[in-house]
Amino acid sequence: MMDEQGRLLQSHIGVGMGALSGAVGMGHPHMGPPDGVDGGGGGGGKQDIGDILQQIMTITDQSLDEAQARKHALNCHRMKPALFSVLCEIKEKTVLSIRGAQDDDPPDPQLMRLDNMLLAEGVAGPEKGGGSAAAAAAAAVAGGANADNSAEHSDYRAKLAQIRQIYHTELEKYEQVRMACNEFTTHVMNLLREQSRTRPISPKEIERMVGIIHRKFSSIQMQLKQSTCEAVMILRSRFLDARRKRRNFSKQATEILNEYFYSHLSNPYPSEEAKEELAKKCGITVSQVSNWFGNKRIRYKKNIGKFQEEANIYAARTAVSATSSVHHGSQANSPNTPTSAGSSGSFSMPNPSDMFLGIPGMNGDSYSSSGVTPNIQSQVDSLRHVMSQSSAYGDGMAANQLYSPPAMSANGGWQDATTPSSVTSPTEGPGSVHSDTSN
DNA sequence: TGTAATGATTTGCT
DNA sequence: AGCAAATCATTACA
Repeated sequence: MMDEQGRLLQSHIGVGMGALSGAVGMGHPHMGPPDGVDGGGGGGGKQDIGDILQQIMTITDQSLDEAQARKHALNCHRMKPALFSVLCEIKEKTVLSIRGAQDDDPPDPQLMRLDNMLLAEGVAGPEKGGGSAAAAAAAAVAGGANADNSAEHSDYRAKLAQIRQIYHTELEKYEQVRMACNEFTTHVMNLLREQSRTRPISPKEIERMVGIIHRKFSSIQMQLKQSTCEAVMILRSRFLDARRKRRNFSKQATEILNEYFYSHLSNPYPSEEAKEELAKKCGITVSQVSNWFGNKRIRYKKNIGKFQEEANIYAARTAVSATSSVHHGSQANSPNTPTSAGSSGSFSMPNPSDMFLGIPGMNGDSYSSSGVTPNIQSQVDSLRHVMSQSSAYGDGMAANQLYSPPAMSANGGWQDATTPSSVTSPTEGPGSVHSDTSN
């Protein structure tokens, strides 16, 4: 160990002394290369260096006064500059190499990412341009939604501006900190230069130290940018989360959707075209239509009893429109087949006893087996048909009591979805095809 | 103000 | 990809 250090030292002495020989005055500028190191004394130089090293090594064992005196003596030693250079080199090659790897990260990709994001979000960069970019992003996100999102836009913009302002004030503060940082760096540099007179501190090391200080300070900037980015992300997620800006559909839109649902109760799965048609009519998106049907199906199935009244209303409505336009009906408002299409389906239910809530005398337990469903269905259909006929002139309440939900299979889903016509109701007349195209 | 209704999202399945 | 089911978050209403 010591031996190795010694060899290293020896090998560097030549370089150092060669480089500094002129300054030290121990050699001539034109002096011959390595062998001139030893000067006239030959082995005397080595002895000299050995003495110096010995003094350095033992300096910590001495008292403070002694050490001060020794330090002064060493400082004035004619070999000092050369030795200083060598020690610096050794330090470079040992200490610095250990942590040299972490030093080279000049562009800092993370900081660049943050900068890019802040620029894209309109927090950093030009005052108004950024805002428009953010607004454009917001508009793109809002999609084809209603015009009333302008209020939310301004809300978003206001909050973004708030973040922007905070960011800029913080950035200003950071600038002040950076000034202080420069001042501090100057102090450190001066101090190190001062110390370099007695310690092996090379300019390179000073430079490195300055770099460390700057990195420490720029980490503050990084934190500022990071927290700003987080704030923007939170704002965005709040703004983008549709659940937070949910608006109930218009009454008309709900009616259109309900009409379709109850007139296709046997198979309430609108095709892509039907969804588009419904979306256009309701002024909502196709996915909103899908959502609506998904919610409706699951909620209807969960609690059919609750939806009976609604089902009756819409079933009656479609029946009325059907009779008024197609049927010869003697009474224009006769709810002739209130659930023509709806009851014809094979809508399955988890609890069969709920199926016949509106049918007096029907006991769900008797029909709980899925195997008899078609049979039940025809019974229900005929029953419903007869009863609806008999109550054709009654009020809405009568219709409510008579409504019969479609049958559901034991597995809890709409069965036979692809062939709704296979389970035809006695008065399928207007049917699903009609509703599909007319509405 | 509590609760039901409702639109949207997430998760898991096929 | 489309759906069912569970869940979330907001709105409407008594």
